[in-house]
Amino acid sequence: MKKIGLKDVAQHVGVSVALVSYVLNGQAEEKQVGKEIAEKIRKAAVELNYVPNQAAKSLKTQRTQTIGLVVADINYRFSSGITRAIESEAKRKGFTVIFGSSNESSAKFDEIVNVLANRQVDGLILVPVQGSEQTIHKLQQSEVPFVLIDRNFQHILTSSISLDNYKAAYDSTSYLIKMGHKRIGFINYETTMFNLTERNRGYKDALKAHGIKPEEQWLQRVGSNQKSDTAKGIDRLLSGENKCEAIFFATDRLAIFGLQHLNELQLNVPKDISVFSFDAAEAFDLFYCPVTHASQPLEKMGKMAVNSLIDIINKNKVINQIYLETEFVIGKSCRE
Amino acid sequence: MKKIGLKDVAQHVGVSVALVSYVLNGQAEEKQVGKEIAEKIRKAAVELNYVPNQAAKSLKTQRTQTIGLVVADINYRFSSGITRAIESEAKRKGFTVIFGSSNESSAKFDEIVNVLANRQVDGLILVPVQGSEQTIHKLQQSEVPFVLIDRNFQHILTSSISLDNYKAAYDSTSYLIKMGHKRIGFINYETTMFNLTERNRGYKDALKAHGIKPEEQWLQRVGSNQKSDTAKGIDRLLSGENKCEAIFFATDRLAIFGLQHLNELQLNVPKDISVFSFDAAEAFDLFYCPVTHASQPLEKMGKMAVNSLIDIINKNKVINQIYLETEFVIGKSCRE
DNA sequence: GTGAAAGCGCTAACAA
DNA sequence: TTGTTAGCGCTTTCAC
Repeated sequence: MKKIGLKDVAQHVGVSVALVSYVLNGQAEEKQVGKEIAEKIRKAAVELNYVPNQAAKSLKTQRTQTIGLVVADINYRFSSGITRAIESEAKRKGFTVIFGSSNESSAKFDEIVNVLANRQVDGLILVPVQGSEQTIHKLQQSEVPFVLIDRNFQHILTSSISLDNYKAAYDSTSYLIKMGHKRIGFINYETTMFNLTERNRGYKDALKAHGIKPEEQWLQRVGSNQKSDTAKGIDRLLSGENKCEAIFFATDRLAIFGLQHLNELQLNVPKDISVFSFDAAEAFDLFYCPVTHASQPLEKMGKMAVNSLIDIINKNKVINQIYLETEFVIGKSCRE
Repeated sequence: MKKIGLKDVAQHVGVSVALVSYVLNGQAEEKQVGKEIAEKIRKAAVELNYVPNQAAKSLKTQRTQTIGLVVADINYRFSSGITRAIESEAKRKGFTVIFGSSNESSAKFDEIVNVLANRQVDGLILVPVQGSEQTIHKLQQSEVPFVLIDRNFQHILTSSISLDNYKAAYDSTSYLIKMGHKRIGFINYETTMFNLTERNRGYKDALKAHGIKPEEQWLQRVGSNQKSDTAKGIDRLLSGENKCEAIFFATDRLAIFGLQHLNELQLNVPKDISVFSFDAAEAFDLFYCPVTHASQPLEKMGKMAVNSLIDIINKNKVINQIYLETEFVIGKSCRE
């Protein structure tokens, strides 16, 4: 069964390829193609099972109908979730996604962005990493459309979709306070990334707003040695006379390390200690106690990122910064 | 900065496009291009930052350098793992991967395969689902290269990469027996898929080989209501006088449901019951006890699938059925 | 309303 | 050894 081309359809109907092209690209009206002819063409196309050759189309239009996606680490649940969401929305809009993972390295990030741009993607969706400002700047100079997702930079004006991290952390902390806790520890990464520092700010402000003085040692920072740093952080939170009675983890990965350590310490959640996580990991499924957490609207983020990007690709030049809210999933990990 | 094409490089060096094409496609020797010229061309290409236009290339060569991947359900850890492995190997070989998920539905599977084939992928890597024999047959008639992965059909001869499921189950069961267990329950899906039925066979044969008569009620089958069926299955295994002292889960998903239920029953692993899982899920991380399990060589499978497929694409017509072995990861979930 | 035809950037057969 | 050139299948301008 030979491959059907535009020409074959044209021949079949007895018209020129131009007409077929117009009709099949939804320009029938615009080009004032005869109604009947148009109908015939559409019918013939399905009958013959015509499938446009994307390569030829791309060659002519200079658009590849692909978008490049760079995530920070494919092992994050955020990454796989957002990838899925982006992929499905992209497909709906007739785009294919090709992607790469920077593993939180700015050098790798720069490399991948270049590779994808060279692959002549029509646009990029990026989760920038710490230290990637240069790459973003370069991108702004070039003509490649892109949007940032999950993270953005305070001092670079680009289209982006992210969370209102301040509010999410503020509300989460307030929830713990409402549950009767006063000494609330917060475990976050040691970082300058805006999205994470905003969580610190939200946490502290919530304490203050409720008349609690945030002790410096309540905020523990985790470096590159994630597992052991988290464990150490917890140990510190649980020592001394000002012992915390609740722990708020700034990410789901930190929560995993933390819960593992609590298991090791044989501490029961929520009996011995309350736990709140920013975002959930699949691994929570097997923890004996459902973990109360803030939940990121991945579907929505992915969808908005794709549509935002397509807008830019189509030259609707607006810088669009969107901040979404998290939802709360109440489990049983916070004692009342 | 305008886009550099073959022509630009040719002009820059002062030769024809043909030479540039030859050299940049590694045919310098073959076409006996002058050494010096070749060198000049290569140098100019990097200098000018030449990037070939994939669309034009595809249009001419009728190859898209993409492979289509269809997994059974993107939520399986197997799926994400194998996708990653395939993606990275494909990239190494200059291929892009586009993929879809059948959600274990043969109708969806058929649809996706068609969509991908129409996207003119050069070949397909498929995790077939129950009832997809027709689609596979159609594929065999067509000229589209493909390999099956993880699962295959006994009565259809195609290239495939899968596990030696019989041996893996046999060895796993033998391990439990060696740990001193006699009454070993097995929880598997209710299915006719070869890869899973082979696990039943391996389980039973191992018991027999060690002089244990496999009781019919030791093998519990889980239907579409996975969570509750698993729970019921476990309840049955743990009731009566012939109560099982160990449970072997045929997949990691079943193990998750099972461990959740054991949590609900407040049974301690391994004190009250030993547990062995076929493959591990990320969620195991937060179970209080490291789960002993058989581990699938995802990296290897993905890599082999890609290379096997590329072989077929390049017309090295051999049917290649590869069966890999699992490895064992010893945790603490089996009492000695 | 419709058709003819010029390329998009590349490969490869053929000519020189 | 190197250059010329005919398309690959499609979009789109321009002519009718």
